[in-house]
Amino acid sequence: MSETNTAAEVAAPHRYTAAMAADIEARWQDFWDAEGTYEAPNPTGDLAGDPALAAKPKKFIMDMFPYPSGSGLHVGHPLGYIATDVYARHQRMTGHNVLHTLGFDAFGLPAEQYAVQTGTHPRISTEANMENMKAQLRRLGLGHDKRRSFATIDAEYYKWTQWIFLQIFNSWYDTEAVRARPIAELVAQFESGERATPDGRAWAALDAGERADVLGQYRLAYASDAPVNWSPGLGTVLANEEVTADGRSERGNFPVFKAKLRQWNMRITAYADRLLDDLDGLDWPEAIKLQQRNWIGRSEGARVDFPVDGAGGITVFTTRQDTLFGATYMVLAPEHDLVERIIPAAWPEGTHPVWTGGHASPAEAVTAYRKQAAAKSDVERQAEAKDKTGVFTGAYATNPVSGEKVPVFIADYVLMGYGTGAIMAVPAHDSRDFAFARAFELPMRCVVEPSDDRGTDPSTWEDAFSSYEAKLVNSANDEVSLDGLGVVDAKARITEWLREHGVGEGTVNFRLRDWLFSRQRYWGEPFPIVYDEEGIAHPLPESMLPLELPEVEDYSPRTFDPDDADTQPETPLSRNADWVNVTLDLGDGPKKYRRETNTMPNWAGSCWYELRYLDPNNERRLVDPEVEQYWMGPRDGQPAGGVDLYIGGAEHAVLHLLYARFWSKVLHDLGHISSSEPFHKLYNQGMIQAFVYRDSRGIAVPAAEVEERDGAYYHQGEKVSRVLGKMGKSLKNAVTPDEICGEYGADTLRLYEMAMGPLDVSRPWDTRAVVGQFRLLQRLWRNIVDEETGEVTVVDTEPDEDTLRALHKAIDGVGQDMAGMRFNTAIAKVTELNNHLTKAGGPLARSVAERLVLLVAPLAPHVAEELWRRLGHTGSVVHQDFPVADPSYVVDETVTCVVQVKGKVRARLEISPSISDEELEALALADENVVAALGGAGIRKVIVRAPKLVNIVPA
RNA sequence: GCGCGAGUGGCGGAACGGCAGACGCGCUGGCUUCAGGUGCCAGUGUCCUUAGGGACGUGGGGGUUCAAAUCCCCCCUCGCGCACCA
Repeated sequence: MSETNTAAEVAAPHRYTAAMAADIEARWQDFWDAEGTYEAPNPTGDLAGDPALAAKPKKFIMDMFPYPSGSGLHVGHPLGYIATDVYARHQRMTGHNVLHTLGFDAFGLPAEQYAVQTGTHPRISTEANMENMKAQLRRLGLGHDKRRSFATIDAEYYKWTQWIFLQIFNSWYDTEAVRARPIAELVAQFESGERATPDGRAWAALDAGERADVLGQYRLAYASDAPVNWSPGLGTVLANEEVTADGRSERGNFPVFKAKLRQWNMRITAYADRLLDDLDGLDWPEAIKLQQRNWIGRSEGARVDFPVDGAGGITVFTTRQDTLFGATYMVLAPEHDLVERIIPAAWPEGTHPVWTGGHASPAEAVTAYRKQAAAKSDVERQAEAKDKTGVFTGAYATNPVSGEKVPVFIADYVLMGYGTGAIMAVPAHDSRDFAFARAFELPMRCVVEPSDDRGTDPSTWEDAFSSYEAKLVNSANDEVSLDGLGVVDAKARITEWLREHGVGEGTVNFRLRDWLFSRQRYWGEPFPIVYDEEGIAHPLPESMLPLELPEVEDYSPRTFDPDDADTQPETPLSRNADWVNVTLDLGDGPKKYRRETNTMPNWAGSCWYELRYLDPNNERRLVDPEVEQYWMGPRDGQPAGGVDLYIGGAEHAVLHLLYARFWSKVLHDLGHISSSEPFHKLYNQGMIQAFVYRDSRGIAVPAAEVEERDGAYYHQGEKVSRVLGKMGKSLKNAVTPDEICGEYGADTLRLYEMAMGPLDVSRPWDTRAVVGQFRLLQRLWRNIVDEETGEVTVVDTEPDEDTLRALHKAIDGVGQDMAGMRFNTAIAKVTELNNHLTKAGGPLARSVAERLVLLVAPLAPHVAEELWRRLGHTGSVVHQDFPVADPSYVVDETVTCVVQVKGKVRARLEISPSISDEELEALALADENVVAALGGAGIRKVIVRAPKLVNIVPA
């Protein structure tokens, strides 16, 4: 401690100082650990406890668990943890059994990269980082049930991650029952003949490899050779969700290419409808729900078959089947399988020279275009989105409604991964088709009469007309006419016609693709899969779990030139022949197998951790059903069950939150859990921002060394610029919780972070302002403890009326604010009360002091415990009842009524809150200021809102 | 481009359609102290003032209403998300 503080302590030896806060906080943190204060009892099992507590209504309050990074925490990190802690404490004090804990999400790329850089094994560095973070977090006084904490890298934990993988691998989606079922039930259907095999042969006639292939079409976790996102610079494949809009890896910002590689996938698309529909029952921010809806991307439309001579047909997906009569050409994605089969040997007679791209034959043109398209990165594709490119295939298809022959093109504006990879082009009513048609001089036909004044000749238009607010025209054949119908009716009519003629049907298409689930990494969960000598994948039996990650010398990923798309991933585990090649007895005697050497993505561990918090030591099950039912089961208002409150950043909107929902649904379908959603209520906290100061070269300078003079900022005499940015080491503006705890104590830090503003809004950190909350605690302390003697100053008398009203109003407001997570206004109300008590002077009545302490307890638990103890109580304040307001004191005895004349305040009346409208009106009209303001004018109208307001409207 | 969300003192922010600026920082003045970058008290939206008050004021413009920061329309600015998804 500094000399100045020592002096202050001499002046007032029992003042609430940083030193005293440090002492109080350390003592109570030790007390809580020793007493297990925050341990929440389960209804059964090894964590069962106090039956009185377990009988209370439950609350499961969770944070998105942290990734243990090497640079430790800055003050922005614990914002959400403090918020859940305050909320959890308030819930405990209002009669709930609260489950609140925190684990670590510790597999993943950053740890591996850090390990490679420093030459430390990722387990060593990750565990050191976790210890460091735990120490930082412990100082904040977070009320976590430490028995329930774990890290995803613990073998006892990832044993169950692997177990879940096996559950998913060993199940299929029954679209009729609308749920996942064990794969054995599918095999039984094949065996009995209830379900036909793809080629119609009897199940018994298929060999092992064929059976594995068939089942692979159904399994919810399956390996496939589909095109995947390959990032050579990162050395691994990635899920769609991990690739940015401009075609780069979210982590590392490396280019990403499409490559056909055999990889593991999760059939999340089977759950598209349920993932979409069940959002309605969740208490989530609308913005996040919207992001998930967009990501899932459900589109209602139709599948339409366009026959092609000698090659069957092209099936397209469209949402505008009503414009089918306006389809004047078709486009296939360049890599579409059908292309080879439809191209003729030579260009048809009279082919427009623009269509051929100058090539001598369709085959040549297609080959050249494909090559050009494949060489383009997604970035280039984006940039050139407006300039449509493509080439004619030489083939024609037949429009099934008009019988017209339409040319078939390939163009990269049609994506293989969406719909059927083929479109019907309606240039008059789709702006992309319009642009392409313009470039290739293709015909356009108006089939929806524009509702604006552009006329019906598309050749004179500037863009397509795609509005729904219009009627169909030029859309009739011998059997059906859409003319005069609105878009919606036309869709229904033509869909019906297509279905009757067997050339199409109404269908739903999703943007969501299956989840690419394997990574070429060391630092992740190994797959519990082995391959036999024929290459058939076999799941390991549960008895062989966990399949532990082997200790290896070389755990570095194999990376490549980031721009070299012609590379192949290499898994670090594959270098370890001893581990890869094993002899196992999987039930039919010892045989040689080869292990899967990919690892799971780091999302795997966070997909189900909420469940393991419930029953972390269970060796026999993922979670005991009774325990899961108690904490997460469906109940009133929460039809799918789930965690009661989940706080974290909005950046996980479609990654973690979608994956976790998916796993929940699978586990629910298979009967392992009663909840079908993991998180009932989601809340996104804002970011704590910080000012970034840059010198004239644009280099960030240490924010702590910047001085402000006359609104300008200087670093070592040089003027620097200031902008609001993120907080972090690289921007030299990080403030650590340890610094603030050292300067003021954890309670002050907690109060400051909660007082900064609404929890869901981002706002700048201001170290200077922290002192305001320290002063609050100092005054609170001084109102109860004599700074000179250290004696408690409260007296056992009845508080006066005025104080009671201030107290009960605060109790009422603070309680409501806490329940609504409006911690900033809760603190303002506590401050107001405390200021009132300070001004009133004299010793506090004991009943007031005690309730004041209870009000503060969720926010500043250490000082509250200390004062509670000093007030003569023996136990902890944690499980005390939160004060309840007496309604008779919440309403003032007299209130100030505002009297307005024409909306402007002209008088104030002190009146009883129970005054009648008539009485108040008479009083207001008699007021001399009001009479003066009216100036003799008559009265047109009087609005009375007793007891708060009267507004007089003069004639 | 499309879709969300937000603009209130010097700053962070309060405000069921009903007294704009709660609470805090900062600032100003005073007290205490040998002293103080963490004590205490008071003041602090802007402008005018005859010192009673008055006028103006929530990004800009219009509207609804007795009454608008709040509701509606248009515009501006910023932030976020999606982006050739047929």
